Amino acid sequence: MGLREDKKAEARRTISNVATALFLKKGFDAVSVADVAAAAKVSKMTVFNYFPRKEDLLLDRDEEARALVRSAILERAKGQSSVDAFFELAQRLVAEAHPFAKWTPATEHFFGTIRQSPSLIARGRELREFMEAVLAAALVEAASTRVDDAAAHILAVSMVAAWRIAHATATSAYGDGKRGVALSKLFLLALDGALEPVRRAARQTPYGIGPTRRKQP
Amino acid sequence: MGLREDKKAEARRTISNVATALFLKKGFDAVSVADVAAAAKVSKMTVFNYFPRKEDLLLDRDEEARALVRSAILERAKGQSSVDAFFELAQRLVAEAHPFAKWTPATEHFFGTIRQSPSLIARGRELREFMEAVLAAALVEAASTRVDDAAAHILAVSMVAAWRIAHATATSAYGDGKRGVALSKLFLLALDGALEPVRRAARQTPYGIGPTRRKQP
DNA sequence: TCAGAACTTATACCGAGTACAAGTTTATTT
DNA sequence: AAATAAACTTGTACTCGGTATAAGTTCTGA
Repeated sequence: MGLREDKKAEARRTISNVATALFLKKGFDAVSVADVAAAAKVSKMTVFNYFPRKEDLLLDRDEEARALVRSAILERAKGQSSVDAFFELAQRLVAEAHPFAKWTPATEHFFGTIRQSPSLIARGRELREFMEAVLAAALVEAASTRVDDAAAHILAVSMVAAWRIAHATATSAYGDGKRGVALSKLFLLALDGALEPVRRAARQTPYGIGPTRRKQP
Repeated sequence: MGLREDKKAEARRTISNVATALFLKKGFDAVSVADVAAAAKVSKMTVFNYFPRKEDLLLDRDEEARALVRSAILERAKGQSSVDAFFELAQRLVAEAHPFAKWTPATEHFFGTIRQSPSLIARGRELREFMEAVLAAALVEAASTRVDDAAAHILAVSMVAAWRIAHATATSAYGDGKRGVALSKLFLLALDGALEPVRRAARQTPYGIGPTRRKQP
């Protein structure tokens, strides 16, 4: 790694940080890319050079999300169903207090900022679709027997939807004042419930392996 | 209906027609709203007055799609499961050669135009999400017993995904030269297959009623 | 016929994103 | 170390979607 790559990495980081701070303070749509560029002491074109779309300045952890899901499916224990592996990932993220499964003023403000902006919501939809594709591919890849892409896709879509529902449930409870462990428990409970039809759907497919006994959250 | 409303209706129609023709001829992104306005002999602002977003000029049948799905679920025969009602709708649209379930040069060109444009694709995602919400609401509404919004949402998402997969399958086969009845059959077969896990998921919920024997396509 | 509502229009503007050419910095070669 | 090439940044100017505003124009209803 030469000097050039060092500088690039740092430039990228500071642009992202400056942008995030601005967005969280003033709202995504109230801050222009020119504002970000000025605050980062860089030209507007440089911003677009690092982040092709404005939305990428805020939503920069999507790769991580896909990687987590992908490896959860691919590296699950033998005999464990894909749905259970998915649920186990949720348990792990909760245990680690990972921002993807955590409810604090900071995360709330972050997701709240997203919900305020139509373009961020649109980008969220796009990333969700991407996630579904990655998950479906992982399901197929993890299944030794070669089959039924359609079923894999249906399962992927369902699991992602289940996560979303559970996350929304917890977020809403947070809004009602619920805090701490109660929230995590609620999230996992909601996820477990939302995954129940998915478990049924997975039966008789190569993705729901063995006894799909659900774990207690 | 006075003269004013007549004129409005006509203006709307001609703008839509002119726009659609232009988009199909030159591609969505190669035609600006100003172009459309000029071709329709109307000011740019008037175009936006009738169609808040440029994408609405082309995708103007989404309400119809939601209405079809909604009434298919709500007005299904007693004892029929929601999934079967959904499938029956597909059969009906195929039988009627409805553009939503039809493969001809015209429809291919239409969907092809959409696939070429990122903004139309994005709008498509948005409409899909809207459809999922309407379908989920219909499922809940049609179920006499009051329960589990999460399951309804999972089912809705799955059904929409199944349709999408089946439609893509048929579209791809069309690209490979397959035509006519063979295509319709393939579509229904693919849909039936993709709905199989959904049927399993629907069991034990209020949405999969009675013996969910699947119909032969 | 006339007053007010409804609709259209021109103009001016904003912000995201692109094209292009020129400048600046780092890497590579001799 | 000097010279050349490659990579990155920048300013400028532009396109396009979309909004604001205020001034016109057309229909409606008394």
